[in-house]
Amino acid sequence: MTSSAITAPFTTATGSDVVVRFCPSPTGTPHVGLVRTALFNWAYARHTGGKFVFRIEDTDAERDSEESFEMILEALRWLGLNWDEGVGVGGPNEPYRQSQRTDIYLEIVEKLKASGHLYESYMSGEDIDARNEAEGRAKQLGYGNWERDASERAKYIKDGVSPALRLRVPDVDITFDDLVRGEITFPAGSFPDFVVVRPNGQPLYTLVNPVDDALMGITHVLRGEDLLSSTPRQIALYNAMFEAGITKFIPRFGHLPYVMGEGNKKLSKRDPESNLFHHRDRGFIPEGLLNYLALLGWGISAERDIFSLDELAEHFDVENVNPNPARFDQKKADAINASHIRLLSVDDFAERLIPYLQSAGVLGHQISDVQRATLKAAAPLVQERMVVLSEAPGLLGFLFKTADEIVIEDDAREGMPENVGEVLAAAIGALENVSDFKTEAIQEALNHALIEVLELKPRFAFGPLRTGISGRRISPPLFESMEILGKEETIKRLAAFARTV
RNA sequence: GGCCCCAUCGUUUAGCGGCCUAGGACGCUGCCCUCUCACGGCAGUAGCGCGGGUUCGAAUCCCGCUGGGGUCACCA
Repeated sequence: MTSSAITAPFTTATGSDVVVRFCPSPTGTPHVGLVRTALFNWAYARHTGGKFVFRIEDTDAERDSEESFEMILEALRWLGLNWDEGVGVGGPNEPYRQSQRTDIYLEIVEKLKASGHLYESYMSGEDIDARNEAEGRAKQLGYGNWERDASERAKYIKDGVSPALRLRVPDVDITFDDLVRGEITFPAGSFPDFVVVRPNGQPLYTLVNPVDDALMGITHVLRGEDLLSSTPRQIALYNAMFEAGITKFIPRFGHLPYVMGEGNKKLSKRDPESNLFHHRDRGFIPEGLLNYLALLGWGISAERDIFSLDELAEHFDVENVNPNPARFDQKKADAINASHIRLLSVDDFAERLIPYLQSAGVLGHQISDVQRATLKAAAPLVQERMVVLSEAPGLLGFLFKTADEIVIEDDAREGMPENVGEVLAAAIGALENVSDFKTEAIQEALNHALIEVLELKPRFAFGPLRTGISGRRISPPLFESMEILGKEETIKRLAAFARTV
């Protein structure tokens, strides 16, 4: 029995009855827009006490790749977005990869055929174009639902050609209450009966996505706004499933705004900023990236924008998501990340620097006790100086080198005082007399020798020393750095630098 | 082109009829702090797209316009 209206009810699930899902297609590298969708779904599930399902939509053998699948898993794990049911953790609706669910779809298709919601369609693209032209219909209108009528359909049946399957769409206005945008109505006739199964029997996204959502009991569909216009189609399919006894309700939909790039364009996959791993490589920590991404469309309060994942979960509600598209602003993202870096405990911060120091070759695969001690001593000196962790090798590299490995960078030679040789000699002389080589004593000795005796301005007094021990114009605090290097090494470096000026 | 969505400082966001002389954050500018760079502190800069209504009163509600975006596949 096929009705001519939408009779299926929308879900009224709230609280712990909420079931959301994240269902990416494994194509390419994870995009920040995709991450934000995952984040909001996760946050909504955690906020309501509901369930977060993770499913993979790999029904396009042409474009899907195992490599991309692995990257999505790695991304979610790195970000700490855990799921309750789905790929890797199992659950009552296995399997969670659509490529393994073909039998399930075939069964649903049979039911929908039996209930009269699906019909065979033999018209090819060329047939449709030709018919539109013959009838003077605009080509953009596409399919004209001609084959709903069996006698019409008969005209297009060709020997040896299998039919596609189309959904018979009710000829009524379709209205739903979008969680972020409010009531939206698509007038009857906005779209034609659409194909849900290819002639070769392969079910398409148009079928498989709502079918899985229905079978898995998804109550709230939070997804990108690019899918907004396909929502009435899905509601039509839900209605068919309802009438065929496959499901009990239609989920609620919430369409999340785009993440934009430069200009007025969606952040393109080609844009490096769109690539999650690009940000990780630059030294974003998950806390920072997630916080920033949440800010694209949502805010925790009027006066605050730094918050943790737990706080996000506590306060997040889809209904407060702003419907307008937001531009990805790298500077703001950096600032948020920097704030989170400062929030880390020193030990945690130090640990997180290691991979960046290793990939830059500052540290090897094996880390010695001495290196670990140096890192521990140096971490607090730079924690407030970093925006992204990839700055670590540049900032800390000199602490893990020997005097002869120090390269004096060009810009570090600039701004030296006339008497740089004298300054270095005085500094060396002063340091040699420091018996307890600690920050305070070092500072005292150098202050006396350079500021008081030589009457130098601080920047002329300490600039050369900074360049000498680090080779750079910018470094962690000088005296602390000297303490970490030790007396002998410090003097060796200053002497070596003195020979080059 | 049809249909749909969107519209507050440069960016992001607060605002859900009077609390708005429109708030915060990032950015930018200046100052303070200072051994570099940062952190931090202080101050400043800058916005309701336009036009009609409704109302005693509109950034907030309604309509239109303009502008932007999306979508119209046997991709997802």
